[in-house]
Amino acid sequence: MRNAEATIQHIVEKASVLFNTKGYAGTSINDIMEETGLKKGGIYRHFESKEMLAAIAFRYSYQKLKAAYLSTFTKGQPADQKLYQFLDTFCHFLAHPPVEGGCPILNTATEVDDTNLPLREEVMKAAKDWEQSVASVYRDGKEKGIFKPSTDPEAEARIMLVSIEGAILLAKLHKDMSYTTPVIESLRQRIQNLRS
Amino acid sequence: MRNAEATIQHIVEKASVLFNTKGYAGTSINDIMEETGLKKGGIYRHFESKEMLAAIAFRYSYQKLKAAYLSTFTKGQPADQKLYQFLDTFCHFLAHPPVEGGCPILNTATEVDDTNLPLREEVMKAAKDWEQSVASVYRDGKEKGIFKPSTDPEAEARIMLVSIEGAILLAKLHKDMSYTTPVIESLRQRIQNLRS
DNA sequence: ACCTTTAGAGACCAATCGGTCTCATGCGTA
DNA sequence: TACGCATGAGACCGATTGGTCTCTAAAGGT
Repeated sequence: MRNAEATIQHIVEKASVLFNTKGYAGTSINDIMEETGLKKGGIYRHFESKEMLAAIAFRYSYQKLKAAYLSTFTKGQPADQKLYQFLDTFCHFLAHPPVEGGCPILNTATEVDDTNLPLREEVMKAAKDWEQSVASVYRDGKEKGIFKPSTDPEAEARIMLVSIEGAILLAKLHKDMSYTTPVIESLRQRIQNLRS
Repeated sequence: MRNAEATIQHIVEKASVLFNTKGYAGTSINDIMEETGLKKGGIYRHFESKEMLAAIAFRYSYQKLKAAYLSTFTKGQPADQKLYQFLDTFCHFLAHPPVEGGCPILNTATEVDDTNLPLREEVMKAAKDWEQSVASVYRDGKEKGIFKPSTDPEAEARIMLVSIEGAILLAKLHKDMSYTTPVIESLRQRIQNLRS
């Protein structure tokens, strides 16, 4: 026993993989017990409900994914290069996802309804954060004169996020990761067309 | 009693709404019993399992959605006009979905894993059918000289499908249908850029 | 060394899950 | 009119769900 901190971390790590792989409804407390090696008492001592655990586990997954993306960026690159790199990283992550089960935003967004408010809030926050991260690159490129002054950073970021999430969704459905190729190509073209 | 046909139809109609609204896992046989007014015996007489019922109900939802789209097309329009109309219809359907719960492909694609093969097959078929329907419009436009000879109908259809599904996903997450506006605008531009 | 605090085990709970089976009933047919 | 079969009611099933509660025992403070 002892060391509640480590136990909590252990539960979150294991649970985040389960939730992101099998979904919220598809993951039972029993699954989490098996994976962590803990019994009910050990889990419910630290988390008041499955719902709360799922929200915290989701945040963990998202942070891990974000960190993995950020680590691929070369500092001081021009904005357009950063975006190309972002797309390359995405393609690489399709085959080798940094978080098991693939994009947590996609995996969770469809499942959360209004009966699971803590989790829903967490997913919305993550989607907005993601969009803003990408938008800031466009904004930077616009300010530095790389992109046309007419560039709308928020709109561009949204188009990119939407295309990527949609592409993952359908690629997973068809079990064919090359499905995304035309979509990525269209995003590349779009970045190029923005250059001033 | 009597009239098994009508009973089956009744079950499929009610169940399709439930599945498309609350998801496969989120819909219980009890829910279907309440909605149809039938008891277990009446349902399981006609469907061997929840899984099979879900597959049939999904097909029904998809066919209804497709019919609703097709009915908005004006016959003999040029391809680019058809596509603009398609996007307009999509925008209208965002606020007034022809099938309750929104796009069945999106709603079901994330949930189906390998433990639900009949349903998964059905969703894959629907996605391919949808893509081919759109691709055929591009193909027609290319053949009639409206679009550039370099146009890739399949790729264009895929980009549109992916963008639309992604847009619905995030619009629903944020509960903000205007979220899709920049995405639709980018699709409009893309059609315009294809014109020869 | 003792005592308080607390992590975690695990029995237990009611509710619900998908699914089965038997039986009553009403319609079509002979 | 009587029979037989299709239809659906609904009791029943074992498994599983998320969650609670009590109790044990180890660790930290004094």
